[in-house]
Amino acid sequence: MKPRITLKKIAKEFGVSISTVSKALKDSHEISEETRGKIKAFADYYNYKPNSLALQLRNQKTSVIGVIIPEIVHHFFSTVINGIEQYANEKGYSVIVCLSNESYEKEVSNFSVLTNGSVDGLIISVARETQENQIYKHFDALVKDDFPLVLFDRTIDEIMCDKIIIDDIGGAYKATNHLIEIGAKRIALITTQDYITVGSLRKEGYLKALVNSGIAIDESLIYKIDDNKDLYEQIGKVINVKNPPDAILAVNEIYAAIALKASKAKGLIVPNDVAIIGFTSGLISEFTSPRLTSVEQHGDLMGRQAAELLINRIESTAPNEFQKEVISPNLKIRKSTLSAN
Amino acid sequence: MKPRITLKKIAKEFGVSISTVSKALKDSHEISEETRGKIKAFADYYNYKPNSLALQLRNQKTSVIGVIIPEIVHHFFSTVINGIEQYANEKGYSVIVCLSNESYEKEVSNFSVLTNGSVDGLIISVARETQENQIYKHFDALVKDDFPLVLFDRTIDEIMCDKIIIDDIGGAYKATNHLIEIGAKRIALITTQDYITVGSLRKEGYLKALVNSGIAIDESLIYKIDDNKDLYEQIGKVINVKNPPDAILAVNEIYAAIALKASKAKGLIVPNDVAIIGFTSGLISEFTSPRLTSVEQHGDLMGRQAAELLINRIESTAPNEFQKEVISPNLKIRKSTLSAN
DNA sequence: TATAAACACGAAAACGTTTTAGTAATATAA
DNA sequence: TTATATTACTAAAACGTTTTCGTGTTTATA
Repeated sequence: MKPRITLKKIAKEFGVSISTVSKALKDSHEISEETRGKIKAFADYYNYKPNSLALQLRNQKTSVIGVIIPEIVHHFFSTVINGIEQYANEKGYSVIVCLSNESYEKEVSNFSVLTNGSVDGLIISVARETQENQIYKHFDALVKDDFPLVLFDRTIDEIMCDKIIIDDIGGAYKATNHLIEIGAKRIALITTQDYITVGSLRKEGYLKALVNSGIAIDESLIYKIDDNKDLYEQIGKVINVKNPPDAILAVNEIYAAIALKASKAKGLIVPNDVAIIGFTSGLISEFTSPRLTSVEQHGDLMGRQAAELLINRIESTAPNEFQKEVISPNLKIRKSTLSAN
Repeated sequence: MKPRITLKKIAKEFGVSISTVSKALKDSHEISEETRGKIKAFADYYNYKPNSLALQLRNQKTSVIGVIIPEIVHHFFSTVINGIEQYANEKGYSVIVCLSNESYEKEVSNFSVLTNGSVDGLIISVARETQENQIYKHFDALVKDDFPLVLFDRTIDEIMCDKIIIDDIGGAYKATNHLIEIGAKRIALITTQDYITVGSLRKEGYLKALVNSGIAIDESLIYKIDDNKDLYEQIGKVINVKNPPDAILAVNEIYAAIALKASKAKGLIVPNDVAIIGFTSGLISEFTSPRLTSVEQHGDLMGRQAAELLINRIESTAPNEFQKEVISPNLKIRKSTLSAN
């Protein structure tokens, strides 16, 4: 790559000082019309642009925000990134994305890459492994120094910072209620292992709705899936029993779609024999048949608000209270819970 | 945010020079064991990390690569990002992602944000609007200065730089041949407007396969979809005619899934009455019923190779020839093209 | 005892920019 | 004519780091 043109080189070209060039390019009245004109023409011709590293160093501000997410090939997370990027851009920030791949180690290494002054703040959804092992010490230094930090979706109570979450309890409650309303009696829950906070929160909403409607809780209808094992096999067990459930609430889109497949494979009619709802209203839910009723998580909105929280934190000088925002999911009712009549 | 600790502050603390601190932290033998020890302990306690902006400025290297893509909530692009990120990370680079949202203007503004010294190179898939209007002047300055640049998927012939594309002709050819082999006679093509290069290339492969098999080309079976209008309506017209096709090749997953829905809505059995293949083997194709046979584009691989090309370009001093790599897609055969027998 | 080597550290430049404070030279006002 | 503005610039610091080249002191060698 050809070396970029700098103020110094322009200055040398015209035998003036660097400050003269800097001022000329900023149309300062301190510089004569003549000098200004030739400097600007020259700079323009050579496509001069101020080196942003130098500016960032001088201004002690990068206008970049870092995002660490577990994975990107995932509808929810990509919508969140989308929302972050949109808002950040409006405010003049760029976004640097790092993936933890659900690994604690990778998350820690992302931390060290991003907290060396290259970003003004961080938006994070913590890795599964981090949640599982509950080791949060990599956050300590950041929190101690009041580093601008926003946790979203998969948050950690112990860490004092701005947070934004989805009302998972409410979403699951709404979904379960909907199933109860359309007449379901035996509602299965397909959820994650307990250490995934969103999984356990959704379970909580599910239980709450059952209790509320006076339906007895049947632990045998609650299935905890291990993402490292075969999903089809595990979820198949929900359906392939003597007395399958008449409704299923799955904590994500994939589980729901697989449950749907399994039901159809067994000859059950969805929604008549078994109604199904999944969390996350992504592309899958739109294209299964029947389409899946789902809990819309508004990832875009979440991203926007996360970015807003972060940028406010970055740009405010007064030490505000930490905020915890909650996004209410809503139920997108599609064919998988609409009885045929 | 609390100000970060710097060499200067440490130096002042111990009444030594900045260089002494720098050397001590690097375990230089020039510094006495005693001084080294206390400096390191102090730095450690205050969690000193070298400011990366300062390093980047000094080393004239950012170890960041910029990526500009049309959208991120899109399976193919998110797999590409994934691939880029994986490889970049292995090589010690970070990734900054910008979205053009298919807009020329946004693409140009992304250019100006990223080419001010904040990244060592750029990986780009051009916006639809840019392709449509064929205005490429924002690339000129980069190309002139030999700025490390890799174009992927949606590339531009006129621009001299490294490129990586999918063999779209070959993929469509393979897919069409597969349809012919399973007995299709009237194969419809659901494609994009002509200015989308990948769309027209896939059409080329489709035509080539027909010609090769001695099947007459029927222009009335070629549908060019406008993404700004209602997709269901436009694609519905493929199926809802007196004499619907007995096979469909769609240039993306969404078109294919919608065609599948339309076929089923009309009471046609897939694949018996109409076989369907889509490009992009994402989540949708896996969860429709029947599952969609699709042309796998290997986005991860593409991302990895794009990153590899770019990093080679960045790190090589000798001016190498520009490379054009081609990834061969393969056909993932699923139920939508398997006859019932 | 004179000289060389080893030790422990510091000064300063370089990366590229902005900005404050200053300085000549010229022009204006008293 | 003298004091004061105005004009058109420059010097230098600051952001934080690394690294080369000194330099003074101590220790070892001849």
